[in-house]
Amino acid sequence: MVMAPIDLAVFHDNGYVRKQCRVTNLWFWTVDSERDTCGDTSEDEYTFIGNPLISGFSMRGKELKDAMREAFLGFFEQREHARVEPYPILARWRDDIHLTIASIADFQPHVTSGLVEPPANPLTISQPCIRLTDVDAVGRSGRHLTTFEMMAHHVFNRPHEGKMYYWMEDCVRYCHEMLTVTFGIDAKEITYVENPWSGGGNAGPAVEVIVGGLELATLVFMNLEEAEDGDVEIKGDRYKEMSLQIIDTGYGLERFCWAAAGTPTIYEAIYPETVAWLKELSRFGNLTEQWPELNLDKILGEMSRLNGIMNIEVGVDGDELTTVFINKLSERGIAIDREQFSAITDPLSRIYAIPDHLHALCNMLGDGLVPSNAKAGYLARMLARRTLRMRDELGIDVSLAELALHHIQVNLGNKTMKQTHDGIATILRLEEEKYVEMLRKGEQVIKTMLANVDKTAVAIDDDLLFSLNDSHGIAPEMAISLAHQSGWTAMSLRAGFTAELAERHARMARDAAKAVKKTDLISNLPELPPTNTLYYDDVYQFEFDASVLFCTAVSVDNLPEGATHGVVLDRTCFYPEGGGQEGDYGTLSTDSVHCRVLDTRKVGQHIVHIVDTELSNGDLVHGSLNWNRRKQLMDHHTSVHIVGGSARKILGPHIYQAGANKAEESARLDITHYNRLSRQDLDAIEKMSNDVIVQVNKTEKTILNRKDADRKYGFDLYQGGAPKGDTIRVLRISDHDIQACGGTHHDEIGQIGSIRIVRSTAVQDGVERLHIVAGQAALDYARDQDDLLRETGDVFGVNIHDVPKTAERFFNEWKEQRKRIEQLEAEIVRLRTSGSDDTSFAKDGVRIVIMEADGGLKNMSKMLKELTLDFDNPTLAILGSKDGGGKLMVATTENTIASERYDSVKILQTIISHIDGGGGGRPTFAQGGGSNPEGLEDSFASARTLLGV
RNA sequence: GGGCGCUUAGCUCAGUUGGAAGAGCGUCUGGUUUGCAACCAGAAGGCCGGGGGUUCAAAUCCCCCAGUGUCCA
Repeated sequence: MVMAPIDLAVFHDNGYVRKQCRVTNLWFWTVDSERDTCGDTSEDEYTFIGNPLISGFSMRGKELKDAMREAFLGFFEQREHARVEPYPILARWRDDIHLTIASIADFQPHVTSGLVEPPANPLTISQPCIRLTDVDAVGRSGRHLTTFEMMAHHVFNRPHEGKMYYWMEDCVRYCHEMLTVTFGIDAKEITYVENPWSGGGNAGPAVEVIVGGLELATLVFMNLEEAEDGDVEIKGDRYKEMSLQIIDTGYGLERFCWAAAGTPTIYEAIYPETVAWLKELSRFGNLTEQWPELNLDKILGEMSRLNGIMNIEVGVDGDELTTVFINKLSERGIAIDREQFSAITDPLSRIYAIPDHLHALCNMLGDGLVPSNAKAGYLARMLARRTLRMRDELGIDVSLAELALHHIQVNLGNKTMKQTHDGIATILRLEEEKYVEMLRKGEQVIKTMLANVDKTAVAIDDDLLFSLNDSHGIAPEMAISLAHQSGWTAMSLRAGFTAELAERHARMARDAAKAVKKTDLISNLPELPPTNTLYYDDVYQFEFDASVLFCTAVSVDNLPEGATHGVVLDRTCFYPEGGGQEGDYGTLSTDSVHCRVLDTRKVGQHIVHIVDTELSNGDLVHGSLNWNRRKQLMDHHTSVHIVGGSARKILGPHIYQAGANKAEESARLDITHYNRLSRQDLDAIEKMSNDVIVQVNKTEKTILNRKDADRKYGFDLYQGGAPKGDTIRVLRISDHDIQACGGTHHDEIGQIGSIRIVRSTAVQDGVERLHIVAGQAALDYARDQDDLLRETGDVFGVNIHDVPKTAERFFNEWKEQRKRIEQLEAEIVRLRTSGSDDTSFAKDGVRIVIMEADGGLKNMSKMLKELTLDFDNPTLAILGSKDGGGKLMVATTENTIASERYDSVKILQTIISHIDGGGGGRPTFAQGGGSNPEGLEDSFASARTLLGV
């Protein structure tokens, strides 16, 4: 079956009729009986450019956004929707996306699945979002943004439980009332297009709200979920009705602002100050002075209207688009050539894109993100580098930090951010330094790559361009421009190359997607009640009795040595590996069987003890924990929380846990930070952590409903990753650190004893790994260090305090002596080759030296230098050594009668057979080795015969 | 998480098919010069990131490790 028509009373009441679009074939509702297109097609121009459709909003920029947002939220508040504060732009509560891409993302996956109650119902929100998929179109299309606010009203209905708030009818009614009454939009300008929506495993009917040729909102009625046996088919996938019925709306705040402002592009409506400033800085106004015949205002106005019908999306061929654009302009009586067109649109698109990128960047950094070369941090770096590149292309001499601070002042003035403005500036200064360094290196790489390429070459090899982009961060256009600077002035970029590069990346991503599928530890687990977890009731309990519910042989990878079976009990105090804390070890015993627990892991709601002996269902077992290990793991886990809190207090609000591991010997904590940590930093963190141990007596452990946890503590709770259930365990160490954590922790912090931060390493750019030891492990670590130092002192025969000094002295002496030995060896060579004895012959003006030497090829080549580098004494030298199977070297003095007369390689190959070897080299210098050192004399003899001496 | 690159003198970097470790800047010495990011001559300065392997021979080829960069998810 296909989706039923959306036939609502609200349409009929307002005089709407249902028609089919002759361009897109989609069904739509309109009050205009003449209309035969749905409004969002390649034939519907924007009608609001210079002619605002929304009245009463004469302001621009931030003020306009604030007023528009307030009007929207106020409208729904008056209609029983609770206003919900926006969520962070970094989707820390999710492990599938880095950034908040839609208002509904706030409530995925657990509210939309029905597991967790929404914060309010129905609710209204204006959620800042970032989407980077269209980043290339930003600035060029007049409407694309990487960052925007999605205004929404959401409803989570549970019809089977009698909780039905409202559905399509009321939803559309609210929408229509708001558009026509609150915003005063003429109903003739509004069309409602039926276009089913699907994504992320869900689907449902949906209505696109088109106003003046621009899609202002989408109303999605999510009531289907993907199912093999579903009876609804959408875009090839089968769906069935779900128990939750969700209204997911999205109203583009910035688009409302644009429709109210009627400016040529959306950027002028929301970022007027920055656009004006950048135009001034880049002297955009002077641009067209060279073409006085062009009426810039007229052209830009006409282009804006055209933008509405131009398919400016990522991946569309730019050259082709330009051609279409120029033709359309010409149809409208505007004559402009290709050169003029790009001279205007290229800088303009950058001026438009920069404030958008700055907005996204400031929001990301403001939320505590640290730029990096991987993961979410890379997204910030990419935006920073795009901004810097566009700034450079515009010839603007203002630092990124200054641009950002200006942007914050104008557009984000009263926004509360986690990160300080100083912090943002510091991070961006570092980013700009790295960008400059990348460019400098890139220039070097290009010079080296093109060293053998003629200066008149017109193109760079595709392979080189790919490599420059992928390995060195130099985009193709930048590579060309750098090549120009370095003297290859004729270079240009082949048309379509950028598209090919993108296609190549897409292909690589597809290949990578066919990736690994993890095999479950146990796949045949029957229906069993969840394991009762004793370790939360009393973390110090280490003995318990339980009965075996299930036992099966296990044979996956990464099992501990000797593991044979997995055992599920009805209850246990064994903690399963999770949250970075390793699983517990210990024993399970019956009267007859005693088996070792080699590891503990979690499978769904069940805790699996990995053991070395089979147990039977129904066996009563006595479990006993390896308490020393558990105590050490707890020391480490609680310490990681303490250290994380210290790092945040000392280094700044951007410190976020990027990963952690707590083993028996040591623990690791990965934190986000924009710089390498010094030993002073580590010492300060270590000291504060130990102070906390002394000052804080008890930890506080609470179990909260997810909804309450979010509200009480915010999303910094989820440092350890996105939790899965609806209840959250919160570990609070005074006000030092508060986190959701399922691990086992001390009740009394003093149990830890002491914490040492051993060192820090870089996991990736922007992430530092702290290596931590605590409790007994800290003592063991100290003792190991002492031992190392003592052993080293014993080797030198000095007191340990003198070890560094002594080691330095020995190292220096070793270098000096090595130097001295080389000098002496050279001296020996000089002495041996200066006299005339039975090794040296003169033949027709050439000195011939045939001599046995010591050492290997390295040493012999030094002797050869002494022998053959004097042009006044043309020499043929043949050296041999019994070292390592026998070596032979032959050389002549270059550019003399010696080199003319004798070919070193031929001589070598003639005589080397006596030592059973081979070799080669150049005519003036040949070397080789063999496996029969005793044949060396025969080699020399054959050389003498060959040369006649 | 995946792909690709880099690591050579104090610094910035070359080093071609495996065959005698280089340049520029800086340092030092001498000369020249009344001052300069000046000029001339000379010198010192290298476990070619670490460890294994292939080879007569490895900075160079292969594997592992460490550090570092970059693109993509």
